[in-house]
Amino acid sequence: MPVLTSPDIANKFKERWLAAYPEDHVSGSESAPLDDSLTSLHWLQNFSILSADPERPSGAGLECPSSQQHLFIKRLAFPGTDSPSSPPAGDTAATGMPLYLGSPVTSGSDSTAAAPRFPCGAHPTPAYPQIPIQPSPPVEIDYKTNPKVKPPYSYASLICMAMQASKQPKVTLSTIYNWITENFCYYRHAEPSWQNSIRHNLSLNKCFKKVPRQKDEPGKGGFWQIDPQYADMFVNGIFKRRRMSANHYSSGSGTNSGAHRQSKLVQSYHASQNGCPYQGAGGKRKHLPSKNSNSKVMRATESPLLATEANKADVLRGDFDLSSVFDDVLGGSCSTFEDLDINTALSSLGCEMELAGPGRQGRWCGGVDVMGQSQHMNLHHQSYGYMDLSAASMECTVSMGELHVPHAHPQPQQQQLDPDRLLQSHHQHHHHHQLQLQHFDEPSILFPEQPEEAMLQTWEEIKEEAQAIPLTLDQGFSLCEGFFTEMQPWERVESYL
DNA sequence: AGATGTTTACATACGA
DNA sequence: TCGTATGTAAACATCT
Repeated sequence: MPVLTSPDIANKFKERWLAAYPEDHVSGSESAPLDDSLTSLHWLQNFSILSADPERPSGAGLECPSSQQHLFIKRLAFPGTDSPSSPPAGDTAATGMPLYLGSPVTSGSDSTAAAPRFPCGAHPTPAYPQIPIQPSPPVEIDYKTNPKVKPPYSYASLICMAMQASKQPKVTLSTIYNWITENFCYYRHAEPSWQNSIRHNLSLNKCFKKVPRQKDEPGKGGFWQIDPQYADMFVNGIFKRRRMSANHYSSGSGTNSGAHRQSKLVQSYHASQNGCPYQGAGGKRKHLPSKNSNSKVMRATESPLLATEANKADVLRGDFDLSSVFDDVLGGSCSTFEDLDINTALSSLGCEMELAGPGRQGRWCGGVDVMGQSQHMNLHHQSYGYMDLSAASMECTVSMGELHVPHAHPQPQQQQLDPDRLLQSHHQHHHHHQLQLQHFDEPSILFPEQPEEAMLQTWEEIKEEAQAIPLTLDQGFSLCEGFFTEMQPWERVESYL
């Protein structure tokens, strides 16, 4: 269901944009200002932030008979771009994929914040704030059915997705395996070495915590969960890079520098997330295994995405205050883009956000409709998202089809959460670096309403875990690629609209 | 035996 | 150039 599709909103945005940047009016054609490209915001009217529409018909149910619910997993690629990092010609990633003609609006999977929501297939002109033109329609990749394209998600992200999808606070390794193979065709056909990588990631990544199996619990291995201590990896839909010192984030929000910073961060993150360690010039390992060469399949979207993010970063570089543009567009409810982050993340999940009193820890939870059944997920229960919201008397609900932001009292948010450590610990083990991160004083404050017992499962619950209906990948994207990654202001704006 | 979990080593990409 | 993030491979231990 489209959200905020009213032309008035787009027009209002446009007006404010032009008010803030009248040069756009001058530089652009009078007859067609900011149009004929993504400089036009008309496409926003067709944009839906609820791409993970649970009601969406499963039009691509081609495989995975094990799952009644087809999970349409797709990302966008932009064939025809001349990005040096683009997939090589003839790349399987660019074949056999449905083309999305027309609207640059991403659909489906684009609940993921990391997804190339912004169709920046073309290289933008360096001068911001021109918005890159989309030269060719994006190609959506159905990772659920395309066995040749390696999903552009890190193993940590995959693990988190699987954990989230299981709706259980802890999952077994096999559950993770199953979820990945169910939702990513690539891994169904890939060499099993990826499982080794999964295990390696679980062991090495500090944000994953092993929960030993109880004595009376049959089965192999233990359970895994996201360590609540590292639940602060997610804040406002932003996965903050480790390299950014904490004070960079604790500073005020919505500043120009912040926009710039975030664009840089997105560059960095997506570069690492989507970078191709498998193929391409200089991308080959020296000790390539003599195994199936197919195991080195390029991630189809990584190169285009890489260029895309870089483009967006260019667009957003400079003194650029989207907040000023968007201020009041949404009724002044979201004064900062951090607000938008929250709501984007929430809206992409169809979440409700509950805010506690002043200075108290807020929490949010997601209601996800799966197979027509509303499954209310206390995400904080699963340690996936938490936020401190100091705004008093703020009541903000983002629902599937509409945005309610009554009584909003915009205040600078205290970003007490530092999601910077989600994926950072991978090789801490090797290098023994000190984290330059702000920490929670007490992990327990993450879940003040969460008794320790609540984190434990009964055996019955655990048995249900195996039968848990995985969330759609879209929803997984929302959590993992949305919460684990940064969204640029523009992305967030786009998502919001 | 196979699954699970840990650890080490090394590689690439990228940002500072 | 170095540090970081991530991926890959492999050896090894433990458990079922």
